[in-house]
Parts: sequence; structure tokens; C-alpha cells
Amino acid sequence: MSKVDNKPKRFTEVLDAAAEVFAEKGYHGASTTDIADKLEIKQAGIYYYFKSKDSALAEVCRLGVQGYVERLIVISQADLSADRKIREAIREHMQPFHDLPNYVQVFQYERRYLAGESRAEVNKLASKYEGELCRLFEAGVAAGDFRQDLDCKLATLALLGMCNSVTVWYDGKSKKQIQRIADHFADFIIDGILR
Amino acid sequence: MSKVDNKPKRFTEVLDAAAEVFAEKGYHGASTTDIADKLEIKQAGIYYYFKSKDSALAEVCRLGVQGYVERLIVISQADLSADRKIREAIREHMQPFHDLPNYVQVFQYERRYLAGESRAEVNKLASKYEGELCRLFEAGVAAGDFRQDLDCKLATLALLGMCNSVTVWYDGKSKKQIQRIADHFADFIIDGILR
DNA sequence: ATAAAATTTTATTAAGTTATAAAATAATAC
DNA sequence: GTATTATTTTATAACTTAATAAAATTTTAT
Repeated sequence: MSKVDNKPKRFTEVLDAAAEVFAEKGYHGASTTDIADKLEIKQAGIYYYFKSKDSALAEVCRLGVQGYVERLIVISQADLSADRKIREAIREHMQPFHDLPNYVQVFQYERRYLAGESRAEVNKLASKYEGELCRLFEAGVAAGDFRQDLDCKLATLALLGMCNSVTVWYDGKSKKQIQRIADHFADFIIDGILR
Repeated sequence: MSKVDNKPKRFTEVLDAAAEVFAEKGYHGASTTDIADKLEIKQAGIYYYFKSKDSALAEVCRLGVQGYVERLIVISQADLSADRKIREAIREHMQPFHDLPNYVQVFQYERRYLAGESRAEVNKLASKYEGELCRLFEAGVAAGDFRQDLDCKLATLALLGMCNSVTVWYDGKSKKQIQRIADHFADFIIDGILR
């Protein structure tokens, strides 16, 4: 269940349908008819809620990134060791994979089809998030917790790539499952796999 | 059937154009006109080379995975420690990101739009590759090189996700660069980032 | 119950899509 | 240089698509 600001319930249902269809078929592979079908209304009906197909994508993407930066900043300011912060960040990063998988997936894979303004907006957020994450690694190096020669930018990209790939195969069975995955992934990147 | 290698040069050019356009705009976002434009011929002209747009995607995807399983098997049979094999596998995995980025990207992101036969074919290869990779981790655990409690399946997925994400931001400047990335990523997953 | 507001349908437009077939042109072989 | 083959163009068919406007219907508030 996604809560969309304070807009009426029906608006959320339509947005959910769009997110679902975009996630399943891709933005260009999905038609406005597909969205309408899912809602059991006629194709033209969805234009009561959206100005265009493109704006529907923008809205879904926006909700797909929503809160990520804020949650990461909270973690970065917490009184924790660098490796604990990374662990916590991974958990927080993956939680939405369970809670709003379609929105996150669409943000991840379809945001590149956004145009102009809305594209810049979500990319800016993604960029900020990446930067914040990178600073977590840098803090770990500065504190002497992480290797001195660590390429923090590369570690950031590795972590993000690793984590984000989960959305492709995660089946969304239980909340416990996603946390288990998060913790294992944290082990991989922090401790490695050697005995 | 590696068509490209023994078919006339022009066929390769058309396939390259398809790969480029599919990578750039996505399969559904790309039109046959886009492909033709890139070749400076008319839209109908590409049907001399392909039965359908779908078959072009199938061919691009096939070339995108081509050789992956074979190269991994060579590594798995080599006389190397488990962690060395993983390192080597990552290098080999990433080399095509430099050599044929469009084909690999299309395989990664667009293969899901393939239908029936061709979809099953590439997925089978991807599955086999994943299995082989997993066995590398299992061998490491069995040999006592890796942690006894390692979730090998999860490690496999983590590694693949991490590595594959590189195609999104890699700019293809030099061969050295991709090897540097590969080696760093190997460090991350094998040794972790702790000091 | 009735007016107002919200939602959905019907009907339509204009543009873009893949794919085919036949004709035209260019390249190569003899 | 002509015949043969390879490649590209022209023309077009059959669909699908996003989006608009007005009418119809349903829901909500008074």
C-alpha cells in the first residue's frame, strides 16, 4: 500500500496501476490502455488523473525515490561507526524494495525515458543520494576503519549496483527476507567473503 | 550460429545499428526508422536483413551473451585458488563491457522483451552462467578459502548485480579502465573494505 | 431530493508503428 | 558489356497509440 501525499484514494489506485504496468512492461512497452485495463475503466479515463503518459511516469518515479536522501542523512548523522552506518544504509535502501517494489523498479529502469524538467529532478535526487553514500565511505577511511586506499566513488557505485539488482529477482515474500538479503550484502562489501 | 562473423560486413553494420539504438532508447522506445536512420537508408531497407524487429533484438541479445559461459568454464577448470578464479571471472565478465557495450546492455535490459523461443534461449544461457559462477563460490567454501556460512547463491547474485551495473555508467574510454574497475570490485567482494 | 462535483464513457483525431511487395538501382561475376 | 545477384527505395496496408472534447453517469453535499 503506497500512500500518495494527501490526494484522494482513487488517485493512488491509478498511480499504483501505472507503476505496476510500467514495471511489468517498461514505459514504452506499456500503453495507456494497459493502465486503464488494470483499473477496469476505458483508456480515456486515465486522463482525468494525468495530463499525459509522461507525467504519470514522472509521478511514479518521484515516489520511487521519495525519502531516500532524507533517510540517508539521518543515518549519516547518527552516532555510529562507519561500517554500522553502511549496514544501516543498506537496510534502509532495500526496505522500499519490499514496500513499493513497482515504484522503485520504475525509478531504477524507466526514469531515463523522462524528459527535461522531471528527468533532471529525479536525477538530481539520485545524484545527491550517491554523494551522501560516498561520504559515508570517505568518513570510514578518514576514521581508519576502512582501507586507506579505498576508491570511495567506486565503492559507492559497487554498493548501489549490488543493492539495486535485488529488485529484479526479489519476490517480495516477507519483510524478514529483504532484511536478511540486506545484512548479507553488507557482510559481502564490508567483510568480504574470505574466511 | 554466430551469424555476424561469417555474414557480409553490411549485416554487421545493421546489427550494430540495431544494438546501438536499442541500447540508447530501449527496445520499445526504438523504431525501425531509428535503426534505418542510423544507417542512412529508408525504414523498409532493414527488412532485407531481418525478418522482424523482434528477431533483430533476439540476434543482438544472443551476441550480447555469446561466449560468457564458455569463458567461465575455462576459468573454473583452471589450476587456481577459488578467490583467484573469482577475480579472473570478474575480469572476463567485464571485458565485453568495453568491447561490445551496446550488445551487452541490450542483453541485460531488453532481453525481457523477447518472446517465446529466443527468450528461453538467452535466459537458459544466463541461468547456466549464474550456476557456474555459484559453483565457484561453493568450491571456495568447500576448500576452506571462503567463510563456511557463505550463502553462495546470494553471493552470486550480489556479484552479478555489482558487476553488471557498470554498463550504466562506464564511458568506455580505455581497456585499462575496465580492468581497474574489475580488480577493485574483486577486492570489494573478496576482501571487503575494512582495514 | 436536488444541485454540484467527481468520475467514466463515447467518439474521434492525428500521428506513428511494423511489415510486405514490387520496382529501381547498385555491385559483382562472367 | 551484359547477366546475375545484392541492396535500397517507393508505396502502401493494417494497426496501435496518445490525447481531446463533450456527453453520460455516478457520487457527494446540502
